[in-house]
Amino acid sequence: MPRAKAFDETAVLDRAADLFWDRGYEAVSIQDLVEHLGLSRSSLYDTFGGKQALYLAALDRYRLGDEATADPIQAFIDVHGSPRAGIAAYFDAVVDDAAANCLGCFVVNATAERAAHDPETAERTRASLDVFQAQFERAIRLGQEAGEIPADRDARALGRVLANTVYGLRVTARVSPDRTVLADVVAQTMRLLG
Amino acid sequence: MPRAKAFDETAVLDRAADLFWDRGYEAVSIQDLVEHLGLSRSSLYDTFGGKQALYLAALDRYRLGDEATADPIQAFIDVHGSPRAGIAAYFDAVVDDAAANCLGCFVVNATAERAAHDPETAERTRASLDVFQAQFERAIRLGQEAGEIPADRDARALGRVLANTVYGLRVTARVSPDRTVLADVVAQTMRLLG
DNA sequence: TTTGTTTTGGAACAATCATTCCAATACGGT
DNA sequence: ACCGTATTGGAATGATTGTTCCAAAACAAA
Repeated sequence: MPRAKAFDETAVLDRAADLFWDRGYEAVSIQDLVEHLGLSRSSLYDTFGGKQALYLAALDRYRLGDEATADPIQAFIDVHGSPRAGIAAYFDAVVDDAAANCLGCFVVNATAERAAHDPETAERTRASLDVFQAQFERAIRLGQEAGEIPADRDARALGRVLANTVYGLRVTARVSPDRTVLADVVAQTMRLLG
Repeated sequence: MPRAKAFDETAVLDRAADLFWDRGYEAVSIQDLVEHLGLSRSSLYDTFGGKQALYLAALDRYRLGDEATADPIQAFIDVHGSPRAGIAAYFDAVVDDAAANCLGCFVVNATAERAAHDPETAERTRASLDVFQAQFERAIRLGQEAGEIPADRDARALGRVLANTVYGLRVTARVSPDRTVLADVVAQTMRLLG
């Protein structure tokens, strides 16, 4: 029987994601990873293959999330018992998060830094953005069915603009984590729901 | 009398901006710069100081623009003779540009990659985003004075949300330069103007 | 304890990094 | 033509890059 691994692979991916999230891809060296991940160079290469593969794995880990709930918007809808209130609460949570730590969003950062030149990153971030927009679209349809959002609105277009707003918030928050600015953006955007 | 420089400093900055814009800061090496800028290592260091200083200078050059018009939104308003139509035309231009070359925006990319860890970059991108938002705000006030936009709307909040939308568009366009997606976002955002 | 497989630490790799330096070159004024 | 200054190309710097490699250590089953 082989010797057991001395580290938790998913925990290492989480710490790698933290590092890449904070500094980006190019600015993180293998040496940085070895020091912050608590495993040796050999183990890193043997387990994950290399820097690029580790980055993609960390990105996937961040994308798919660690909890069972892969749909945070739906989670807020469930809590508040109303699609419209759930969307509003989700936006508030984004503002809170963005104002607290101005790291932005790993996917948004990965898109800005690497999507244009790394097809494998582009493929993943594109998928994430599509899923995100679809989650908003679904929430809006629920709101329309519940009579909280005018039924004649284009649910897909609304989903797109809501997702787009979150991307913008993540960028804005990186330079000015000012709650009033972010709150203004959210308040205006919510007006689109009728 | 000293010998005259054999290159145009602003032209070099433009080419440097192109390179940093396309690949970001870390992914561009001095060797890349020497090859694409057409000047030697010595001249580069003697004229600009170093990589970081050159990056900031290129960022400034991009920020302040080469034309006299530092306010593109105002320029579109002038052309169309209407604030509202000018804003709409500016958004269309952003969509066209984003769909054509998915480079995103240099300032947005710089924000995502470096603002969190380089105060000098953060200072500049923050200033750019503030100016951008103020330009939108001014255009909206003009629209309110012209009776094209309801006067009871919060012009500053509208300016913030419009600027935020553009940042989002720049991110979205990097992974899916799909005109219909971008056009949906713009159409919905324009509804905010009343 | 012995065996077998695997992880592990650390050395070694060539390549590239940003930066410095210097001799040679090229130009403007005389 | 000459000189003085500034630019230029290219070599050299030491540090760091991502990756490979190997002997030694560590664990699970016998």
